[in-house]
Amino acid sequence: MGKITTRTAIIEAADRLFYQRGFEATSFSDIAEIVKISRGNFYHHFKTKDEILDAVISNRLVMTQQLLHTWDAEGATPEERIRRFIHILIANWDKISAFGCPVGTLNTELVKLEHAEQPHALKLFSLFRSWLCHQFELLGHDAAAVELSMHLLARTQGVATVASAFNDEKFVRHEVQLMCDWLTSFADAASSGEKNVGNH
Amino acid sequence: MGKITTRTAIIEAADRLFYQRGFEATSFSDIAEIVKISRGNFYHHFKTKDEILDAVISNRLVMTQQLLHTWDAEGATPEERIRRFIHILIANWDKISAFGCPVGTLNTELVKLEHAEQPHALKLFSLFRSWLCHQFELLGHDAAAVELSMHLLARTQGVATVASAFNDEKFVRHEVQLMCDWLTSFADAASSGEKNVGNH
DNA sequence: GTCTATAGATTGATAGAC
DNA sequence: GTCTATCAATCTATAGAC
Repeated sequence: MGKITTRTAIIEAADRLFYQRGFEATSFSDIAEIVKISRGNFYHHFKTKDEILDAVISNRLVMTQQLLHTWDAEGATPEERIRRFIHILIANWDKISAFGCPVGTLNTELVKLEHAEQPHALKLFSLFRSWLCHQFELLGHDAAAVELSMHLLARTQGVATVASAFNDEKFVRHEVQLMCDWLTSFADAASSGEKNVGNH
Repeated sequence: MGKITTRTAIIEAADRLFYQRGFEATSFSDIAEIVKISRGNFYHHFKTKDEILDAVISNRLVMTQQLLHTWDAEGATPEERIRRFIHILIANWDKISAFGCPVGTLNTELVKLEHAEQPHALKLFSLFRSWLCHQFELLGHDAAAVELSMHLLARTQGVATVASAFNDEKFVRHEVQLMCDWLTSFADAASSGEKNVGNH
């Protein structure tokens, strides 16, 4: 696991380029230049470009699951864990400002292209959603957990898109604060038995 | 104005395809097929593909301004006008579900490509932001008007991204309801002199 | 103003030597 | 497993006839 082979090197280079330039805008030449192999050598490891995309997504799914496990291990409370999620916007701001959210932008591109791999890429979103959903359930919001996780997913996506377009870090910090405040009012409501499913 | 020339036909076809497939993924052949001209004929009207993009963005800016004027004319109150903005998500759901938000997805793509036209495309966002800002000022929220318009911009962007990825119309309707409720609580607070700049 | 023909580069993909 | 050589298609862009 994690062994450095040509195959994994291709996947990692493709992962980076698909994120930074987009899937369509990335060519075999671009990847070959990074991995230092010839273009012809690709086809020993992958039959088509789509197969590389498939491997990249699968790899991202594994990495994402590892990330979520880390958050599970390090976050003491569900509130703290969700806060961790919200704070990716700040922690990864350098990348997000330049290339947007890796999950959101990939899905958007594949939806537009009606690409067969879009359902696969959607699983990245679903992973976060399921994890968030579980955290909200732990906060005692069983009924609204799905809506709440979708809501938070959308909030973070929107902030990434708008902040990246305007290149506005101050806005990100402000919105992260708003989401954390919202979360706190939420966790408090949970511990006091109050209901707060509506607006935020 | 609005005269049907080859030039305007190219712009309209390019506009549609840049939205539906993305800028990079659209070729001259694709546009030529719609406009029914030869590929060589493009260069009588535009020197480069980037010039077509520039013309498309300029055209979108004009159309957007017209849309905002319509909302100004038809909406009796700032609250009603903002509601109009929020409801594009439902009104244009067919397109948004298939291709995302035309403003957000174009900006995201051009940011990734570090394209020289990105600042031009950003003006589309700025148009909506300025207009929203003005509406919030009319609601008596002078100090927070910029933050509020950016916040609403991000909310709608996030909903478009996530709903398009999941192809979930129900989620859109739910989030539109939440945003409208938030707006109402806002307008009420304004008329009763209360402050509500924080969380939503 | 529109066309055909074509340049020159690049694309994804293949074949076969080593 | 990696290479070179190459294919056919496509790309943006140009030149020049009509």
